[in-house]
Amino acid sequence: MTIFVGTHVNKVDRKGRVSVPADFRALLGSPANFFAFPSFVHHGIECLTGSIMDSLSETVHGLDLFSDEQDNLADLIFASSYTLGIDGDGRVVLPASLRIHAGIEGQSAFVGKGKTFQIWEPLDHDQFQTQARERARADRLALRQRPQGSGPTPDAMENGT
Amino acid sequence: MTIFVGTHVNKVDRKGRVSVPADFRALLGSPANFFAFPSFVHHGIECLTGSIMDSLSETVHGLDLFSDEQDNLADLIFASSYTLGIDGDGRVVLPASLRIHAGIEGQSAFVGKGKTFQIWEPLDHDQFQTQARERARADRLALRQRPQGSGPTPDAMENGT
DNA sequence: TGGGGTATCATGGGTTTTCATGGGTGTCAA
DNA sequence: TTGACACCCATGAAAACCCATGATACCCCA
Repeated sequence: MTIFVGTHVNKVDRKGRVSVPADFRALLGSPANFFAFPSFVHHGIECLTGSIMDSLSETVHGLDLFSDEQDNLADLIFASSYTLGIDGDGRVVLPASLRIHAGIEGQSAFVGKGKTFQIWEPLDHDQFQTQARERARADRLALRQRPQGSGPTPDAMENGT
Repeated sequence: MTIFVGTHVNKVDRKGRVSVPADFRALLGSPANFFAFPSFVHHGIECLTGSIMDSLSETVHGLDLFSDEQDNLADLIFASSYTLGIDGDGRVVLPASLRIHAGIEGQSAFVGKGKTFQIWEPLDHDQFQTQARERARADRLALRQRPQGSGPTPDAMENGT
C-alpha cells in the first residue's frame, strides 16, 4: 500500500490521545511521526509525512525570498505545524490548539487523501464530503477525472450514499 | 495485460466475506489487494488496482496543493475508499458501508470493466445492464433514422474477448 | 469418444492474532 | 509540588488466518 485511503473514526480519550489507524502507521514507517497544522481553508487538520513536508518547503522557498506570499505561506504552514510522535501503542496526542481548530472532542476522523491525510471532527467531515459530492456533480471537470472509460450517461441512475 | 471481463456471481457469507473470482485474482497479482469505493453515479462499487490508484493519486496531487479542487477530488475518491485485502482462500470482506451502498446481502456480482471492475447486487446490475443496452440501442436507432422491428439480441458480456 | 481421476474453486466454520481503548506508573520541568 | 508527557500493561472486539468439504471443470488414458 502506498497511499492513505479511507475514513477511520477513533476515540479521543481524556488525555487527548487518539489511535492512528494501523494502515496509516504502516505507511508512515519508521520515524513514527508526522506533521500536522490547521488547514487554512476548512476545519480539518492537514497531516503530512516528513518527505512531503520537505518537498513542500522546497516549493515555498522557490518563491521570492522575503516576498509577502512566501512569508504568508511559511507562516501558515511551518509556524503553525506540530510534529506528532506516535507512541508504542500507535497513538498520538492532539495538541489543544489543533483540537480547538477542528472542534474535536470525543472522536476524531482520520481521512485518507492520497499522499496526505487529514484529521476532522467526524460530523464536520461528513458535511464537507457531502458538499464535495454536490460540487463534483455540478462540475464536469471533476467527473472527467474518473478512472472509468466511456461510461453510460451519468444522469440515468442517480443516487447518493 | 490486465483485463477484467465477465460477470461472476458469488455468495456473501455471514461474516461479509466473498470470493474474488479466480480470474480476477490472477490479474491482481502479488500485492493481493485492491481499492474499492462507492460509485458517484450508480449503486455499484468501483474497484481499482493499486497501480491505477497510484496514478490517480499522482493526477490529483498534480493539481494545486490545498486548492478546493484538489481537496474535493481527493476526498471523494480516497476518503471513501477501502483497501480490500484478499485472504489465503481468495476472499475479501466487504465493509458494511459498501454493502449498504450497493444493497448487497446474500450475493454479489463481480463485473469486469476492462482495466477495472465493479461489484453489484446481482439483480441491480441486471437492471442497470438492461437500461444501458436499451440506451445504446436507442442511440443507434436515432443515428440510423430507421425503424426496426425486433432488435438484435446482443449476447456479449458473458464471455472472454 | 467416453469414463475415471485430478486439480481448481467456492464456501462454511473454528482459531489465532491484531487492533483500539482504558487505566496506571514514572520522569522531567516549571 | 504539580502538571504535562512518555512509557507500560490489560482487555474486549474485530479482523486475519487456518483447515475441511462439496462441487465443478479439466485432463488423461483406454
